[in-house]
Amino acid sequence: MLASPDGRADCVRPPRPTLRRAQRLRHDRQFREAYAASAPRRARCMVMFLREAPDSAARLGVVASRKVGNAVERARAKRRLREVFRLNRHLLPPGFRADVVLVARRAILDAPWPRVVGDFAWLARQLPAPPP
RNA sequence: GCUCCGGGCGCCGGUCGCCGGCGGGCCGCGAAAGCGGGUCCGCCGGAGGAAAGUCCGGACUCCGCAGGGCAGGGCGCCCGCGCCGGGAGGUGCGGGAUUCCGGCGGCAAACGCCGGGAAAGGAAAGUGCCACAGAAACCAGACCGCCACGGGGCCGCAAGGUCCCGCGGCAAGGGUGAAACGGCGGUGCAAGAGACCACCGUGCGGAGGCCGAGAGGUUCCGCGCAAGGCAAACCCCGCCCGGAGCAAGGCCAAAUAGGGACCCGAAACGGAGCGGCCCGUUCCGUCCGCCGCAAGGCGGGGCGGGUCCGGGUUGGCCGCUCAGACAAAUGACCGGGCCGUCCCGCGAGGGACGGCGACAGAAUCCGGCUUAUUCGCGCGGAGUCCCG
RNA sequence: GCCCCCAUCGUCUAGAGGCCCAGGACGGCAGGUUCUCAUCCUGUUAACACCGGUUCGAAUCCGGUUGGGGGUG
Repeated sequence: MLASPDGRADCVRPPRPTLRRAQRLRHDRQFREAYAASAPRRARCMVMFLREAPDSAARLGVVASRKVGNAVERARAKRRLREVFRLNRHLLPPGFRADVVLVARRAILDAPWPRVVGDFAWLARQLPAPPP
């Protein structure tokens, strides 16, 4: 496919890296199911939990407890987790359907951005491919 | 110039992404009207002075609302203006009154001037506390001390001096203390004392005098010098306040329940009004007495105290906002501008790095208080140093 | 979010305006007892979260910070 005459790049890009409300986990019950259903997968900046259920759709939930910092720092941690998931969702195994919960750790506040992306990629590589 | 304090102002444009609203296209559901936090496009809006702490107050909502009282909480000088509020009231600023502290003048008290502070009604309504020290700590009191008288010893020819004891007078001086019963000077006296006098201080009463808008100030007269402090001790006086809180609360759907057991006590062992508590009282039922053939009426009583167990509590919408979420929205990059540091250059200037800064993110809303904190510019005030 | 509560040696606590440079228990350290250890005895180590105010005097009363804890759909 050729690029459009006006040169706009989004015409050739596959699905745009958006992350709207419907693509996120929003209920306390969903988070509790994720904690109960999977072992934590730890990286330096974050901890990952998975939730496989009939309604799973590779959605994201983010968590930052009070141990991370004050309200400004918690908001920043959750913002970075959402951003790393939004821009790097293609690193997940193809056909991946489970919902993902990312828990922030305090190190995410001072880590350089490439380090956060590296953590997420490292976690994504260890995920098993979904059964066919 | 430096430091501190209090107000004020502060980046621009673009790309991608996020939240909300409005409009439109496609898609889904529906017979349709229409609905949709499905998706795409356009336009508009999108954190603070503290959004914080939750220390006060209000709006709003539900519970409650014959009446009275108790308990509990808040506030406490005056005037003007501003803000919040229906009001009561709260609060900021300015001015003033009172009082306290510091400095200067003054021998000192008082007083005057300058500066700063006050959670600022009442300590002659009552209760309580005031350790240690000190004789005595709140209405009395006498350790050292001062003085008179009586007796005795010693010295002396004597006048008298001195020491001890006794009985009295006094509270000036010493000493203690955070605080000791008006200050200072004089008269007076055996010694002393507001005992008396002058000047002052202070309290009460009066003239309800004079000045002031008022708090209050001030003059004169009379009486007085007791009546120390603590009310951020109980308390008294005056004014105000019912309780809980948007997770309030309302609607829809789903689920569960339509509660139970024991003890004391009793003529009777019911239910509701009723809020933290009490008095009192109302209605229905019940018990007792009287009237009545009866229906019913009148009067009265009582409905008390304590211990324990069980069931349900998950979603959506509204409340909700010109920010308006409900696992909670502001970031990344590019260009320009500004600031700081460094490097190159004689210079105009050029380049590199860092930053646009701190504290920190709305969660029902509004006002006040408190706390955290700053790169630059500008305003006002205070302090300090240098030069002229 | 809203509404409450608490803070004393390393730990658990006493204290209610002066008797408290804060007492007790467990612990730590030193010494004694014992052949050694334990027990026991003696001594010692150590605290009022912080900043102001009221008061002659504050762990205590009153404000304000800080740090913990709880309730509530």
